[in-house]
Amino acid sequence: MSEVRWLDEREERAWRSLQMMQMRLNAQLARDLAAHSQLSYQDYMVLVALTGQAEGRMRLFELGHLLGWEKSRLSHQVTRMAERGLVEKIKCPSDLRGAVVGVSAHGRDEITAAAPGHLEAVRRLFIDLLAGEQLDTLAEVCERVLAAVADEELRTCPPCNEGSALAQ
Amino acid sequence: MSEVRWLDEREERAWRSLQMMQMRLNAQLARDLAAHSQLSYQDYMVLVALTGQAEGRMRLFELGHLLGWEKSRLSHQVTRMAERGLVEKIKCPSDLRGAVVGVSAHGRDEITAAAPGHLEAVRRLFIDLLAGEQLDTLAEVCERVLAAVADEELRTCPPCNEGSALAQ
DNA sequence: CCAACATAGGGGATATGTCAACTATTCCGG
DNA sequence: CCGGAATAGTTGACATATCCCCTATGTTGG
Repeated sequence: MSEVRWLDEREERAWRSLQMMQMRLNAQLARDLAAHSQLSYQDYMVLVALTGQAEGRMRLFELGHLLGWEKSRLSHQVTRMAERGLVEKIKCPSDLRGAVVGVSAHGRDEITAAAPGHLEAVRRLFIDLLAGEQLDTLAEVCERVLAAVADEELRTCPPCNEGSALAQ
Repeated sequence: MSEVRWLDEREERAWRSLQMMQMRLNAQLARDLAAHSQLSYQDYMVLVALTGQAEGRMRLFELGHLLGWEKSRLSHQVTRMAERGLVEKIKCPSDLRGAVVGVSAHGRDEITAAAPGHLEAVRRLFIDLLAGEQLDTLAEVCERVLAAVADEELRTCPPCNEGSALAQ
């Protein structure tokens, strides 16, 4: 096997600062949201997705794809949010396996109240600190990586290709 | 108050793709690590930090700063790792409040076995996909954001400035 | 029509993260 | 030398994430 290629200084700096930023930025945004609303960051993301839909509702699996969450996580999250009255969940009439989630009036109130503050925080801590070109480079980088991850997810996981003819 | 400045298309793209990438990349790296070793991603990070130290050990609070973790999280994590024999924890002789964590022989074995595979994954899914300039831009962006977050953490949290003369 | 298979979602067990006290020391000004 | 503030770390309760398996439906080739 070939030798291990450790990260050089440049690579290390990028990788380490990215990981640090992820953690700190998310933590700070979550704290900010918690301090100014009754919503967790995850609640917020769900509500943003739902209110962006035509009728304020969508199929569970669509929401999962949109957020990039695994179904189980979403199921637990939506159950908790339904218990708190932020969303409503009903059986889907056209596909009896499925469910539809929709924002409730209470959910709309919460997200409406929380959004401006959260958006300000995102600008203050992220967007407004960066030049347009930096935003573009960042997006390109993320999309490139995302594509590679999606690719690997496919090759690794779903049909769980047992050693047969699929590889190569 | 001024109007809410929603994100434009460019800003939205950068912000959304960053969040997506964070989640997917970390999840994939964690799965990869879990599949090829007995270590969680968090175990891995702790062990990397420790093995990078002179004696393979350091004060808990230093480790916390290095990783950017809150003390409570670190305390729980180290306790769990100590139970599994990956690290050892002893009272600090020079400061009786404190503790020192060190890698155990078993911990060294695990990290030594896991590191090459994890590093390959990091290269495959991230580093090797990007040009040198992109790495640099990314690092600049992250450090800029990190500085802003650190600043806000200070202003918001620790001395918990009650309404007095500190503001403004 | 039916036997496989795929898809949507639920749910429990467990691992992990967060928050808010709480203890034990150390540090520091007077 | 003392008392209050800061620091290091622990702990329990609770929120959340993940794994893995279960059920109920759809879908499809023969």
